[in-house]
Amino acid sequence: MSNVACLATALNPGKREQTKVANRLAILDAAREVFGELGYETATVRDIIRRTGLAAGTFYNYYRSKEEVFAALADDGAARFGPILRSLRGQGHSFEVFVEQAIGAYFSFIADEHRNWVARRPAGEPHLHVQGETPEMAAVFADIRDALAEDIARRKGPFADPDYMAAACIAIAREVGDKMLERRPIDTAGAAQFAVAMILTGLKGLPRASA
Amino acid sequence: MSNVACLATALNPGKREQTKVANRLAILDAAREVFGELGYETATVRDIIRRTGLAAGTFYNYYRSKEEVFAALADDGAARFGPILRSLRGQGHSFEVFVEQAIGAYFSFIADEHRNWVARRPAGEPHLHVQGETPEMAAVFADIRDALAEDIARRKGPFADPDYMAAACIAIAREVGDKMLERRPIDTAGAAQFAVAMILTGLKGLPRASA
Amino acid sequence: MSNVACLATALNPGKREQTKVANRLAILDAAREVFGELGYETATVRDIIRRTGLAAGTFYNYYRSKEEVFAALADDGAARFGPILRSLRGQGHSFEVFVEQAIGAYFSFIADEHRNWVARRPAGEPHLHVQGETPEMAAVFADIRDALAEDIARRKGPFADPDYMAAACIAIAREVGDKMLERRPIDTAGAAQFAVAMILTGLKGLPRASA
Amino acid sequence: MSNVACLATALNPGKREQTKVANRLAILDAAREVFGELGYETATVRDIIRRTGLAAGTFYNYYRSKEEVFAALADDGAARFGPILRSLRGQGHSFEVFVEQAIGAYFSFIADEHRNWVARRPAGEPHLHVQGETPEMAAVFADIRDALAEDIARRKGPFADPDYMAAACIAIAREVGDKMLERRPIDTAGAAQFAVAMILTGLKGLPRASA
DNA sequence: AATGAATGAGAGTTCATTCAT
DNA sequence: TATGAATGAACTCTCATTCAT
Repeated sequence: MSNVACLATALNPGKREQTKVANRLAILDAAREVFGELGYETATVRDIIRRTGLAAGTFYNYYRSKEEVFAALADDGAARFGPILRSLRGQGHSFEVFVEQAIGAYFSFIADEHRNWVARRPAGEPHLHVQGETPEMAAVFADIRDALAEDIARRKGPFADPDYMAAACIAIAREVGDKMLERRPIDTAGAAQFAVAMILTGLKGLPRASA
Repeated sequence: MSNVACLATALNPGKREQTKVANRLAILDAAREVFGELGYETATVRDIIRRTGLAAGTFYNYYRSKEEVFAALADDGAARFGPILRSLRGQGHSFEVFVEQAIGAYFSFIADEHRNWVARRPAGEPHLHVQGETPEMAAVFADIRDALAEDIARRKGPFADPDYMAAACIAIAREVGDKMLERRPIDTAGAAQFAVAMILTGLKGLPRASA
Repeated sequence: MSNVACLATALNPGKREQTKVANRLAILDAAREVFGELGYETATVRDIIRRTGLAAGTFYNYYRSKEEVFAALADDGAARFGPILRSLRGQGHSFEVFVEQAIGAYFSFIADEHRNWVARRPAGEPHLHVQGETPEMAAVFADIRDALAEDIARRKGPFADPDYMAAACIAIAREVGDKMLERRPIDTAGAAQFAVAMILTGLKGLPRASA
Repeated sequence: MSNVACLATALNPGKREQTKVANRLAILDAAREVFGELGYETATVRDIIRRTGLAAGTFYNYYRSKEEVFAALADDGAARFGPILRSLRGQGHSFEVFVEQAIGAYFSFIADEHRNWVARRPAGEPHLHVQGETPEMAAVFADIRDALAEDIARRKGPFADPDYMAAACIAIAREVGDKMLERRPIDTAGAAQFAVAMILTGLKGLPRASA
């Protein structure tokens, strides 16, 4: 903390709480960027700290490791997306409608995330190799995957191996989602339409397990 | 080297050559394991060396970096799989048949790889986090991906966005392939049947671009 | 940091600052010794670290490389000697007087450096091969060299090849300086008298370029 | 040794000795180049071996270390230059004549060395930073230095401190010699004339020790 | 005597994490 | 609670040297 900032803190003692959430947010923001650019494995705690502007030790007052920040980020995504998904699942729609809405919600979420994340970045900084997936996206994706898998397993339809089915559906959702993010403008509706059609028709073509 | 020995060298391998080959293999094997367990990013040259039992410097007599071992492993996969794929593509089959055969070949390859890689491991060692994909598999997968993408782009069918189509197809192949490897016994035929059905029917369900 | 402590920081050094300065000095001292004993090429960063007693990583908190410590040392010498030299040059003296004063200043500087450097060393350590020239001396020497060369080139006297002249003068200064340091007691006045006489008379004996 | 060379050796057994001197020469040549380009400290045994084309182990059949090759090279220079210097010293010339001839011989020797060393290099190879002094030159220089010092000490003239005098003389010889090598064409006569004049007149200007 | 792969010490450097301030 | 320097383990890579062939 510079002496100037230090003096300021001395004068406005009530700001403590603000600083705490501000620091937490700064770390989270920095981590999101770093993970997005470098990928989880390549990213280091130091990278995050550096972008934060905070002292090295401060990081450890909030999170104990890279894993923990990642988890916090993921939780955030899940926290924002969870309710949407839950309301979808509680409506008793047919499988078709559920898939349609879930995919739609997922694509909207990641498009949003992506936009915000890119937009928040100060212009002029190069950031050559944006890898592009934030922990939030990953977490939401995992949610969708679980929901799909569960739904597939639950509906004792005439379908084939539910494990494979879930794997195939989520694979489509993820890959098409990634491709979607690479294009300008980002067309969530088109991508969703594609993915849903491919999933639903694909599933119909599968040999019936019972047959 | 005495002249006698020198002449002999021309005629038979000699112990030097043997250990050279053995070391190269040891490094490659160790690398395959390490990459499979830790993943490319997490793995370090030292991890490979350690598992090898060789001296640190010895590694660098064979490969200059982690990248290079990885490439060697990938090249090996490509070298073994490339001919198969090329012969498939040269036969002028319909898209359906091509997909069927390519997926089949891919699944067989990774099943084989996986079996060998797992089997070669001395029993009793724990190896906590098996990530499971060797560079060979990754390379072969990339081959399949390119072939599929090219084939889709080439056939000016009534299909939708070729980029999305390719992405979806390879996603299915990869994910179902991974799931397949997790099961005992490994059922390549069943997995292939599933993936092919899902891909081909899925594609049929897509909105015609021209319509 | 508490706000009280924070305010305090602004007013007095604090222990942190102290150890920082101490470490910087320790590194610089160790580097000076190592360079003096081993020479720049032979010296390694690790040699410096070892003599310092600090942890390996600590070095890199202060300097990024061997080059950088060397530069810091040289800058220090230049910073201390530069003003002296500049004042000499600004006084419009005759060449003779300039040479006399420059050589005198150079000899005094290196004698001082040498004394301090040797004196600071704990008795009993062997230090087999003392090479003897610190980066400071080298930097100051370079300064003198430039000043001499420039002065010689500027004064369009009847002198011979200015490049050779400058080379010869600095050669004398350096070698006689080195010899001087090897003797006890160190007699800067005598050495300077010798060098100046040799230079000035030697130059007079040169064939006139114009004649 | 390639099998071809190996077979050749098998057929011409008498060539053993030739190979031995050839290898020795190859090592010496390579070392001269490497020392000249990289400098003694920076040069590594590996650098020499690499340029040699020989196997690593072969080097150690001839020399035990970098120091030893260096010494061999220096000995070679001394062996070639020694007789010249000795004949000079045996002729009972005056000090002036001795200096003149010694400097002349030294300059001729290093010019020759330099020429050969540069000329022997295959055109097209870049070799950016030629440092330029071979061990031979260094050794010959040391010879000259010793002769000068001894001569100065022996002639109990009216001269000042013989140690300083020798140091100053050899300093002039070395530096002017180096400068000479940097110019095209290399003018040994001119450089020698300069150095001799500077030395002899410079010495005359020194305060008499006896006075 | 020549070979060249193996060796392992040791160089430079980065990192996660601690802890006195 | 924030700070940021200190720490030392770990990493990549090079080197001189040995020794089985």
